[in-house]
Amino acid sequence: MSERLPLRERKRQRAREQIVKAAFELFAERSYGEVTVTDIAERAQVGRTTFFRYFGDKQEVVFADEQALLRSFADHHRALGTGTPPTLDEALRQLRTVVLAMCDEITSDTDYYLAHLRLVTENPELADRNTRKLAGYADTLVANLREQGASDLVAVLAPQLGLACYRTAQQLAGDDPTALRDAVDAAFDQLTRH
Amino acid sequence: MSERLPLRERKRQRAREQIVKAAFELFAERSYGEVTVTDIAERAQVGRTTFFRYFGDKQEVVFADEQALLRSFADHHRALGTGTPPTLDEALRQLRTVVLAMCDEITSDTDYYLAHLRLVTENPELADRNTRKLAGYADTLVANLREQGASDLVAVLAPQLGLACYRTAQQLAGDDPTALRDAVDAAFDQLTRH
DNA sequence: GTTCCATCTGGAACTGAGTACCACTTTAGT
DNA sequence: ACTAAAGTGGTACTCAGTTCCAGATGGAAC
Repeated sequence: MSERLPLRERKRQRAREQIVKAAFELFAERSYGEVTVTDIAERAQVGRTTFFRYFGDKQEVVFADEQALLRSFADHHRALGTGTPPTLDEALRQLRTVVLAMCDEITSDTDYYLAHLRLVTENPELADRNTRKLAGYADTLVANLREQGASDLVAVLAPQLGLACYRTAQQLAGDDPTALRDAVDAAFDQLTRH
Repeated sequence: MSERLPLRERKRQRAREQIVKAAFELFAERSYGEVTVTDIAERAQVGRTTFFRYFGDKQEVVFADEQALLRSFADHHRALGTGTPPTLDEALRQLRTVVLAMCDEITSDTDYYLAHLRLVTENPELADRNTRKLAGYADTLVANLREQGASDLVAVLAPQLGLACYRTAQQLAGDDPTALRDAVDAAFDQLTRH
């Protein structure tokens, strides 16, 4: 099916993949801060300029694969709407389902998950960026909840609470990907058991 | 009383204040991105090198006055401990008190609050840094709760939930400083009502 | 006041991220 | 095959942030 794409598009995808691959190789060899964009471009056999055409900045390459993932979960969440305006509890039930599915997904490729986690925990700038990504994702959930007719307060609060559970779970699970799912469950349990 | 400090220390404080003052003046005149560190240093009548001695990077100067503030609220929170291990509900009651006090404090200087808010909302990098500051603050609250004997889950979850309420309130209050306090109250209400 | 040390200062030179511009190549459509 | 559009990579630039150093300055001792 990727055969069906126009040549130009295939080339673009290939270049993009090369850059991501080169970047993660280099990040594995030495720390994020010690790898320059020029290094990445050279290994990917691409001009430095081209790197910045594909990724807005050096940090973006670390999150290259996540955009599609996050969008698909926004869709998942939208599909969970019942048509009636959700209360906070209902909204949290929906979010719990979505967050758990997300955990399963991101921990399925353990190597990538760990490499990513290491980068993010060791570099404050990447941690910041990661948080921004999550916040952006939460915003799309806010929009979903508004469409479902939730009150402003519920629509804004629920995703923030879901995020809080997820971040809590991340902190408690540390670098054990198998513990993440249970930790998320525990956090939501604690939260919804009044 | 500042008269009593050694000359060297007074000079340091004065230089610091000059830099912050110069920076905020410039940020008011043109956007954050259009102000260079050299600009700030020149107006503050200080060498560029000196700027970086006082502030780790350009972003730090935006948050110059907040460190002491946040520390004082950590102390406030610590003083609220009852000696018995808190449940989630109790932890949230403590946090609600602290967050409300913080709201009163930061909105008391309306001009500064609005200038700061504008900077943070218009510059993603500053929004990131702001979030990092809040997260660091939350971590000290985690430590407090642990000392009080809270379970790991409660100790980590409660501050995240408090943060979620605060961020929700910020979002709902927009740039109206008088609305912030009530919005925080509403968020905590919604959260703790059964 | 003089001497001496620790600290502070700001200039110069450097690295690396990110941007703007431009000439060159490659793809797509006719 | 021809042309327009899109993609490429090189050069040169600005600015953040670091390192190094020589000179100034405050504090303490005598």
